[in-house]
Amino acid sequence: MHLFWEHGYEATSLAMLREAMGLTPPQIYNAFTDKETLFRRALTRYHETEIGFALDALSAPVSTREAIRLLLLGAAEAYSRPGKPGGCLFVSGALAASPQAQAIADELKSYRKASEAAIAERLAKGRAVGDLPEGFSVESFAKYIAGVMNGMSIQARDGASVEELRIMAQTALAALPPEEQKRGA
Amino acid sequence: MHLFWEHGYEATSLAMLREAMGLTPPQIYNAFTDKETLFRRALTRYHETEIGFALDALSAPVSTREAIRLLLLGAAEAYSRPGKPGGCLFVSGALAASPQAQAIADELKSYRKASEAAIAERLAKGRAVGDLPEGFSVESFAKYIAGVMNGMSIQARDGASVEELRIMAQTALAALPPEEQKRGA
DNA sequence: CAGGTTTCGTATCGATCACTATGGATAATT
DNA sequence: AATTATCCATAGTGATCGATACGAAACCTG
Repeated sequence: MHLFWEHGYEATSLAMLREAMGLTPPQIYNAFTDKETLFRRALTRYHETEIGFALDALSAPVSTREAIRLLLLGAAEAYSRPGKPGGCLFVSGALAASPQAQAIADELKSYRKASEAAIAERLAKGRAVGDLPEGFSVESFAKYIAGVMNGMSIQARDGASVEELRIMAQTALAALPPEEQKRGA
Repeated sequence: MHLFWEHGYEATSLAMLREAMGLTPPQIYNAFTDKETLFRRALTRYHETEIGFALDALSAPVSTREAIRLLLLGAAEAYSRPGKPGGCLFVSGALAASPQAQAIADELKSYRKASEAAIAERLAKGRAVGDLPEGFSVESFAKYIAGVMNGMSIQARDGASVEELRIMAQTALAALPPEEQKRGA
């Protein structure tokens, strides 16, 4: 997973994987069928072990603004963990790919789209309970937040520290409309 | 340039380049020495022909806020030009790379760092003339703006339209502190 | 302890990578 | 017009890619 995270799908050779896992080629193929399946397993593992912060933030019983804040700060931390490759595997894994690896690139794109959709869902919920103003576009803002997270991923890859990413998250948060008073309260 | 832009440095094979340029391998090597040099030429050409908007925006005789607005809107347009690959070559070219191509990845990283530095320079100029409040951190905000542009590049690659990117740009701009009255005026 | 089976690592597969040597066609010179 | 020189595409170089055939070693059974 770390190799794919660091070098991307195509640039990670079986020789590197073999050495890292201490397995012989037949053992790898016996366990994972082929390189593509192994990568998908790595994606699943990454999803389960590295980015729980996202689901946590979006499902936390807090205001919409606070949920987005938790999401961005969680990303700042997750994208700059010591001993781990910088950024997000879903971004670094195959942003550009050869025609042969188009399926992999599309899969990663669908992960990113799913993240954006999850953000949009949380924003829609927020608008439903009056956390957000009337004219607020859920889709547009979700695209902004998802885009900022993608940008943080690249900044992390370029060496940004967790503090720098947190500041970027806080800055991005300033674009959110101010918390509204609930009319009923 | 388009091939590198679309598929990245390593995933673009000489066979693809040969077909696209209508040249034989020796002609390519006679003209460009090797693949790495050809890629660097493509980077230079990209810089000259595709992202003039950035220098234009940062050197325009307008307020700092307006300059950043022009920068982000220019990116929205440049990252989604019809008939061109989505996003920015400096991001897509080699976000992740094999150990052999580390030099290329580093070169692209330095391009991104240079962009961020250019933004920081413009912000510093803005603060010097009183466009920005006292406590404003030039470096942090430059990292935010550069990060947002990188994020726009990925959103563009994921199929975002120019309108969607413009909205993202406008949203990002809301994080900028409001234009200050010049004390002397 | 012998025989049969299964497991597993080495050595290699064909394909493709970036890259180049060489033979043939063309052009220039005597 | 004959000969030499120059160019240039084809064909192939070693290396590495993902993936596997095969022989040796180990193990369980009788």
